[in-house]
Parts: sequence; structure tokens; C-alpha cells
Amino acid sequence: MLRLSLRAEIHDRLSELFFEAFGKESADFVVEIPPEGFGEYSTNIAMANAKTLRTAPRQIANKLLELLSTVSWFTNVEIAGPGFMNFKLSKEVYHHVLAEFVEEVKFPKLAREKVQFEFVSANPTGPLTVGHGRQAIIGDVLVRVYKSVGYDVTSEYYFNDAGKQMKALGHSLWIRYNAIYGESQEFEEDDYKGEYLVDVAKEFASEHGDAYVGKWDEKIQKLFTSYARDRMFDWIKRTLDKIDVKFDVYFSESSLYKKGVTDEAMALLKEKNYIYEKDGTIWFAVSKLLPKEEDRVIIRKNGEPTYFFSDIAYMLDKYQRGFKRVYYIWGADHHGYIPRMQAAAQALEVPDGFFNVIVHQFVTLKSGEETVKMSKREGEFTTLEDLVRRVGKDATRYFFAMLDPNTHLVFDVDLAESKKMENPVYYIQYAHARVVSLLKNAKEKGVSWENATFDNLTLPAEIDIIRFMAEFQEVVISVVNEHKPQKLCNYAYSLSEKFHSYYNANKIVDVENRHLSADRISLCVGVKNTLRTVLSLLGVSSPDSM
RNA sequence: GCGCCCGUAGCUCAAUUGGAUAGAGCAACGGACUUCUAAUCCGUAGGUUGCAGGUUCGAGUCCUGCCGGGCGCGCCA
Repeated sequence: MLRLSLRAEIHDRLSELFFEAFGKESADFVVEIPPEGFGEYSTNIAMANAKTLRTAPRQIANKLLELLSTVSWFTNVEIAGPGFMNFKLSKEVYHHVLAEFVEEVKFPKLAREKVQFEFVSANPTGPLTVGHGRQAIIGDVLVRVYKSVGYDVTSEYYFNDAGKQMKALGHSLWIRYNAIYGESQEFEEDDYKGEYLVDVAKEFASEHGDAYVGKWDEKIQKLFTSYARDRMFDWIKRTLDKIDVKFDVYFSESSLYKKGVTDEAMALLKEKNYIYEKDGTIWFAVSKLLPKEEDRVIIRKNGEPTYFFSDIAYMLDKYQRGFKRVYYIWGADHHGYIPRMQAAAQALEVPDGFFNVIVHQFVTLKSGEETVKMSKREGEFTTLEDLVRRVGKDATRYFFAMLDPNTHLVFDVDLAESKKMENPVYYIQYAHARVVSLLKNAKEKGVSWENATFDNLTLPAEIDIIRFMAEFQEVVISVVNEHKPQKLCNYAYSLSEKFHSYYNANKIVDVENRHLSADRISLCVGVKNTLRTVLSLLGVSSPDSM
């Protein structure tokens, strides 16, 4: 019955009625769950159309009210305040909704488009930080949600394992390696000074011995670099695995050059006249497309392309692979990069809406009163791995998904560690486990619920829970449209809240009253199914017992 | 200086995208286990939504200007 969501259905019916009453389309209006005491649902349709109809809201409402009372869905329609229309829904509607959630929680089907999410994309120069963790979870949750509503989604990790920084990594490893043999060497400015290379150096030493102590040439540099890179990548992938983040594609920057996409991109830009030479470098005329922006170098004086040029070619490659839309998830430090990429999108003539960026703000760790700054170069940071080891996968995922990507996240390590039990993720999981336990209990007592009629579900709390379950599709749609994973967290938490409260106030399994029990158990099954579904979108487990 | 993001209870966050009386958790106080998992529930207290204007039937949400915080403004990645 429900194509999208209950509220969308109500919205459609109101639209039809409006057309019937006034012979024209309604202006935009909303159907919402109002505060206590204003009915079960509410709409502002009368107020929204007051201007265009040049009629008082209450008058419009009155006209609609007559029609509404002829439709079986709506009961108790009332007009309130400046022109709100408040109403209840018939029992049958709720029974139908509950029956669906008891059987299977369905996703709205939105689009089959081929889209791509690219995130994390950390170069293999060190372990993932907690900042990468936030990005990994935001991206992974969005991928799961997009898949659920029908998109053909590819998750992708872009990396550069060829540039200057990789040489620095190799050199840094070599220094740590020398230190093992008591040979002290100086770090260079761009080297990676983090302790994590010490262990890698030990491994290297145990495999290769002291053959390279005090010796340094191009061949040795390559050996150290590739060794370090492989170790770092292994580490990164292992960490991602621990938080259940999987990428469909790992894409290397150098493959762009091998494939020749870079040449294509250059030819395209030249042809459109966006390229010029100055001071021995090649520039991309960003200002031609976006007057407020500055032109940018894409080929350096030494003949090497800049990162920006690779990104232009990469975008072209994404387009050629047939994606209808691509999403880049970037940290706040990259936001200044967006305009020039937009200019690139225009220059490459990819369709409007192809290039999209989801920016997330920074994560800082708090321990006591100290905030931990994170710099991979200086070696000061907490690894994502450490964090997961402390608080576990479920809490890590939930916490990173819990806040709006657009707000600064302060991760209080002490709190995450010591007050684990106040964790909202446990609260939700506990609700799930409780229902499972209920079902076991019912089985033991021989109370069945398969043939429930739902007729006994008349308490306001019961209607409220059904009504809230019916919001599920709406929440999923908003996550797709707004890229805000935290809506799933809030939804799961609120549903758990309603359930815990209901559970405490009412006896669910009662051998003396089997019909009532069957109905109530069914309601709980609906809650359980919904929680399980939302948690799986978040990548958080749904334990049967705790 | 310019640009992007944020500012809601003591703390961490909600608020159905412009709706009615701004809601939860933590911290504080008081209650509920011989009863389906007390990792729970119920209650009390806590607010000039950073400030000042504007837009309209209606603003935490939109527009302008301030204030405060974060980030960015490379031939780095």
C-alpha cells in the first residue's frame, strides 16, 4: 500500500482533495506530527494557500473539511489556531502500517542512478586518524542508505603512491632503520616523524638485515618507499576492516597517467581555451569560469603536474565511467578547493549536478582538559585503530554518525572509555535485545502472536509507536537528500525511547490475555525489525542479548 | 583582509527544512525491581535559541550587520 511513506500518502490525498475543491494545484505544504493535543497528524495546507487563493486560511480549511470527512482514512478532522487542520487516521490505516513493519521493513525506492561516493582517500603515508574515521563512517553510511533505496553505488578510495611525499615516507623509514643500528641520520623537513615507522623499520631490518645502513641512493630509496607503502596500505585496510568499511574500488592517481585520461583532459581544456602558459608553467584559467577565483597552475615549472591537474583528470575519468553523480567527501580544510573543482566541472562540460561535495568539520580528541592536535607529519595524532580498540566498532561507528557532518566534533576520550554505559548505542541495542527476550519469553509461555488482529492496540503510546515507525521511510529519504547520517541515529534513539517507556508501563506478555498479548508482541516485533534495519544502515550490530 | 562552517538548558545534542507550548541525554534532586532484561522507567528543576534589526499570519530556522569559535586563502597533498 505504501509507496513511499505514510506521510507522503497523506500528502498525496490532501493534494487530490485540494484540487477537487479549488480546481488548481496546491502550493507547497507539509504534513506533520504536531505537538501533543493537536491530533495525530496536522497540515498547513490551508495557510499555505491563503495568499494565492486570496482567502482566509480558516475558510479554506472549512471547505476542505467537508471533503475530508468523506474519505475513509481521516477521522476527527478539526481546524485549529490560524488554520491548521488536525486529524486522526482510521484504525485500519495503522493496522496496515503495523502489519508491514511486522513482516518486513521496506525501503522507499527512489532511483536506479549510477552514483559514486569517494572518501577517506588517505595516501599511504601513515595510519588512519580519527578524522579519517569520521569521513569513513559518513561515507559508508551514505553508501548503505543509497544502496537501500535503489541506487547503483560505487564506493571509491583514491590514493597517490607515487609523489614526493612517498619519497619522504621511504626516507623516514630509512632513518628509523638506521637508528636500529645506532646510526643517527637527520630527518628532512617533509619527513614523517611519527613513531609508527619504528616498528616497520624493525620488520624491515629483520627481513633485510643491515645491508643498507648508512647507504642511500635511488634504488635503495625505491626499496624503502615501496616497503613502507605496502605496510601502510595493509595497515589502513586492516583498520577499515575493523569498522566494517569496504571500498568497491581503490583507485591510484598514477593510473590516470597510464590510461591517458590526463592527456585527454589536457586536450579538452586546451580546445576550450582554458589553458595558457606563463612563467614557464601551465595555468588553468579558473577566473574565466568563476570571476572571483584565481587561476591555478596545473603543470609546474619542473614539468610535473600538480595535484589539482590530477583531480581534473580524475573527474573526467569518473564521468567517462558512466556515473550520473559523484560525491566527494572532504574535510573542512579542503573547502577552499571546491570552487576550482567546480570550474573544472564546467570546463569539462560534465552535466550540472554531477560534481558534489559533502564537507565535514574536524574531529578533535579531548582527554581531560587537553585537546589533542592531529598532524600526521609531526606524528601527533591518535589512530583510528586505537580508538576502535578502546570503544569498539559499534560505538565508533555510532559516534561518528551521530553528529551533523557540518559541526565540529569533540571526541571526549575519557567519556567514551569510562562512561560506556551512558552510550546511546547501548540504549538502542538494549531495546532490541529486550524485544528478542520478550519473544523468547512468549514462546516459553505458549503465547503466540502470528494471528494478531491489532484491534487491542488503542493506547496513545501504541498509536504513537506505530505512527513513529511509519516515519522510517521519511527519515531514509531525508538522509539521501540532505546527507545527514545523524538522522538515523536520532530516529533509532527516539524509537528506543518510546519502546522502553511503553515496555515499562505495560505488561506485554500476559497468559491471561492472549489477544492483547499477541497485538502487543506484534507491535514490539515491528519495533525490533525497524531498529535492526536502522542499525544495519549505520553498520552497528543488533545483539539478541546483552 | 576575503571566503566556507558553527553558535539552542551548566555539558553533549534534537527540533519533521518557515508551524502551534523549543525537546532528550548527562550532571543535580526525589521516586519505581517477590512482576516479560533496572544498561530501563516516572517525576522535579533547568531557556531573552550569541547580539541588533528586517521579511510575514507565524522565525531557533530566511535576509542584513555585528560578536565569538573552527577551517581555509601554495608551482603542499
